[in-house]
Amino acid sequence: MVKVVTWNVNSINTRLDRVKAFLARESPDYLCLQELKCADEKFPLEAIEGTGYHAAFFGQKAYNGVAVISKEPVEILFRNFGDQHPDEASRVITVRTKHKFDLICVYVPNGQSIGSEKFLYKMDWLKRAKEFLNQHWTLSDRLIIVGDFNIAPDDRDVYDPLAWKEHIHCSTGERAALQDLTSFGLIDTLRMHDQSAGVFSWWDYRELSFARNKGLRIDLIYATPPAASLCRSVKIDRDERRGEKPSDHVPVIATFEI
DNA sequence: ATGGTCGTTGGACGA
Repeated sequence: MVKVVTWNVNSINTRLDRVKAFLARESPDYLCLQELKCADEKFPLEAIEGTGYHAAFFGQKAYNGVAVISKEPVEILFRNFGDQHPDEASRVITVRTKHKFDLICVYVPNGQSIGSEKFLYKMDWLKRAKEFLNQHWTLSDRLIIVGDFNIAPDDRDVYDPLAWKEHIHCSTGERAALQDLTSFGLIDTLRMHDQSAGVFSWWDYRELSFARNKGLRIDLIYATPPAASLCRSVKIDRDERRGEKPSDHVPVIATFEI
């Protein structure tokens, strides 16, 4: 069984002890991280390798940054979309695994508010992501794409859909863009196992959101049909939000019978 | 309704 995890850690260095504890506790095969918030030279590579894991990472100073931490070494296929686009934000790392599937770790732009300049950037970025997928894979490939999508796929993924109606992360335009991206042939693996509302992966640090379960499900694990058919479980590690200095996101853990 | 909390920074900005 192969265990694949996505977790927006909101600073790898601030969260290092939690990451190490998670590796020891869950023993994931692939731990995909977002919002490293550090330049590559400040990535805690020795600490990760000290646990017996390998790390492929693509960071930048202060913001963004993605990584794949793995038991077996991986081959980096692409950073961002592998093109020469003058986008300095480090948001995607794609790796080829020894388990014969490709794995994409994404940190989709937040978008700030509907219609803002950052929102337009988010929408354009999602369009480029679709082109990236179509350029390199087909739905018959074994492909897993995970990350912080900054979009709640539908109203079940929102604690108060009326309050969030047409707000950032939930708007019709963003959901259509996500639908367009996943129409490539990607399956939301959590929904293969659980149709319930109120299953969240992120809660605002403010307003006692976690205690009130005022959250969103924006951290997602998608798979093409050949990979999704091997998915046996998906769970959200809510306990990771407890204790001192948690991230505002918790890990989403999927197992595949590979 | 408003503001509130983090992390990276070294005053705001991003989320």
